[in-house]
Amino acid sequence: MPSMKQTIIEVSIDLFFRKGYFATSISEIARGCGIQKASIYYHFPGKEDILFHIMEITMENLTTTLMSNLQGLTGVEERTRAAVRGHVCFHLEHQKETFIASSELRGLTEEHYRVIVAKRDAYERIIQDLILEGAEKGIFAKGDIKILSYAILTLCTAGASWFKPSGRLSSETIAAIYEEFIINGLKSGSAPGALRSQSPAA
Amino acid sequence: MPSMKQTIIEVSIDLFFRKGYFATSISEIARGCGIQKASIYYHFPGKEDILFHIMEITMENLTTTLMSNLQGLTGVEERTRAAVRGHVCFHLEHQKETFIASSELRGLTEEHYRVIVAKRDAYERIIQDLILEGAEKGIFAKGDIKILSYAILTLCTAGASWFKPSGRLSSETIAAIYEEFIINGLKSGSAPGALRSQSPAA
DNA sequence: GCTTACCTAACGACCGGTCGGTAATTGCCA
DNA sequence: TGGCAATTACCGACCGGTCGTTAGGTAAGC
Repeated sequence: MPSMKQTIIEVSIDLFFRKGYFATSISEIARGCGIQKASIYYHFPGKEDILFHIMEITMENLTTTLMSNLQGLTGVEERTRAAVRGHVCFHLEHQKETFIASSELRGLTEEHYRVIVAKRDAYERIIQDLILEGAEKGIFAKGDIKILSYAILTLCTAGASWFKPSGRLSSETIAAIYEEFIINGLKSGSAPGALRSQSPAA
Repeated sequence: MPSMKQTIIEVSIDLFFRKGYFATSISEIARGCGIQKASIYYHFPGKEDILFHIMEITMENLTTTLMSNLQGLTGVEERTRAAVRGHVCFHLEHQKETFIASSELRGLTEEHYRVIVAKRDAYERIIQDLILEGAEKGIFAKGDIKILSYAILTLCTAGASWFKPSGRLSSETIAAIYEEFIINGLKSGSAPGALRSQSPAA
């Protein structure tokens, strides 16, 4: 029932996640699919296209999910909480793909790289706008938006590198912990160093 | 004046950081050093030993730095702040090495992998103990120590993947932002989901 | 008979690593 | 102080193997 093309993608996701893109060979992917490596080239033009395809659909799913999570919500805090929770959940539930998407950018050609980075930037901007809006409305403490948004995004993303689906905590539980941690960090005077004078911080 | 062995290490750090371990060839390293690739094998038994050496000295430097940052400090919050600040600064100031150390573990042999992971775990335990102590003494809100410590560590570590030394913010400034963000996140009731009942968090 | 989905076989390029050799420096002994 | 072996730090050439990719063929199904 699952097409061979889909099988190749799934096997590739598993191998890229476990061994890394460069350390995975076409032969291995083919072996995992139960076909010869030449047959891979019937479904994909080349190895890099498999990687690109995985990253592209992952980024699209991620953005779509965020959009639908925010739909209908109005309050800034409410929206930020939903964004964080959804972000964490997506990364934990699509652990392998998101890990690949964030760690194998160097495997892409220049053109493909630009496509993926553009999608990533568009996604990040949504989060940054939320933080900015919250800061302007006085709900969050004013801080360095770029730094804080990077912090939040990488924080959530990093979960994908240690999360074990079979572990003691569900992705929802972890998402709730992160949500609280991040909202608290945002609310209470987050960045004195960025606001005060040039006085040395250390 | 700099020995060829040291040059090999520095060139390797730069290449591993920019291209990744598997995507970097011995020939490239040699070219960067201005010697033939056979000469690399006079200084190192093999490619993987270069990677291991980089990781080992990096982890040792990291732990030593943390120890000396904590020396003389007594209060839990004071110690945690120093740990976070030092952690961030080290990762930003040794951006390339720490990025390699955290992203190229798959390039190691099993024995070498165990050595590095043991060093990493020992380091993480110091941070975890600080959070635990703070939670027990009521300075930090009680939460899931493992999750929170992972969050803090990966948060700081991730800085190494986007930090630009030539950027608008110094590593000390960023460290101060992170310090405040993390301490605030830790202080105010960090993890309701982990403490309440089994009720679904989402 | 054309398309789909695979196969076997082979390609050149490059990989990490080894070989024997060599010029320059050093240590040691008379 | 002179002579010389040993060591250091490199080189060019080459190894077997694997890489991603391609060419050409084939059996099944619409």
